[in-house]
Amino acid sequence: MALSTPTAAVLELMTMGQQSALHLGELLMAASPPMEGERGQALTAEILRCCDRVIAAISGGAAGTKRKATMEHGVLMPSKRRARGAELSREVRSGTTADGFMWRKYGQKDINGSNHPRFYYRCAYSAEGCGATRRVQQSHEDPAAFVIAYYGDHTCGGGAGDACQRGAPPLPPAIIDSNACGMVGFFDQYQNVESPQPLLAAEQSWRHYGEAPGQTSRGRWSSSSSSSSSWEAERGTSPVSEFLEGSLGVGWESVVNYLGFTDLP
DNA sequence: GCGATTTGACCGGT
DNA sequence: ACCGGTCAAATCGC
Repeated sequence: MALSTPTAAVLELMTMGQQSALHLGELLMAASPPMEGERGQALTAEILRCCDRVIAAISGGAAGTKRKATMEHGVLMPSKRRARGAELSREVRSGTTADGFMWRKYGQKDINGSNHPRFYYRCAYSAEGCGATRRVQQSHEDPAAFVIAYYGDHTCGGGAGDACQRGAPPLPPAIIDSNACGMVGFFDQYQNVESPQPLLAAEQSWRHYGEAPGQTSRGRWSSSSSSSSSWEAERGTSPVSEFLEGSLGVGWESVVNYLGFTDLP
């Protein structure tokens, strides 16, 4: 495999990484008991997502947008409204809403047939043109889990690093233990948490979702006891680094340095 | 005062 | 017409 440029090399390796992660996920599902298999799937999803982000950062990859055009200031602009079910780039089931990116909440709705409201976030750097959004909803089966759907890619990185993640390096996957209360051990491993209390940072990041909300008029929920900020960013060591080093022989640092993510720990 | 969040209203796809 | 997604004014917290 002759790769002419570092960019091509990283893209090629990331693509290989995605394929390997998919394969790994299949193997885990086949070889593990159901619960372990689910953890494996979540980990696989996280690896794929990280690979996607690296690829997007390298290729400057704005996701294809197929929003309806509208007039704005006399200029034809694509509609900000997303067609239902369109552009979903990834759906992740996680024990925390924090994923290392910085998001700003812009809406909340209760959804037909669901006991839990759905929250809408866009990248905190949307003003700089980043079109990434996500939709967060508590899992119906397991209220301790969040189903997070990502739309679009983060394009706010520019050349000098991923602005979405400034001060907020990738968070490891939060894996839900199916018996309701939460995190399982290897999450702590990534958090360097030795104490028995689980994942304070993650809990704090959930806080603004509030207590059990009461429904109000048309599609609304009463306000939660929100914290002053919805910036959702936490620190951690991504399993991707282990994946890169273990499976691909590529050091996370080298990828990070190449991409200019100089402020990662 | 400023920036973030909340939430009623609106838009547009199905 | 219904419903999910987004907008934007009001509100809140620092």
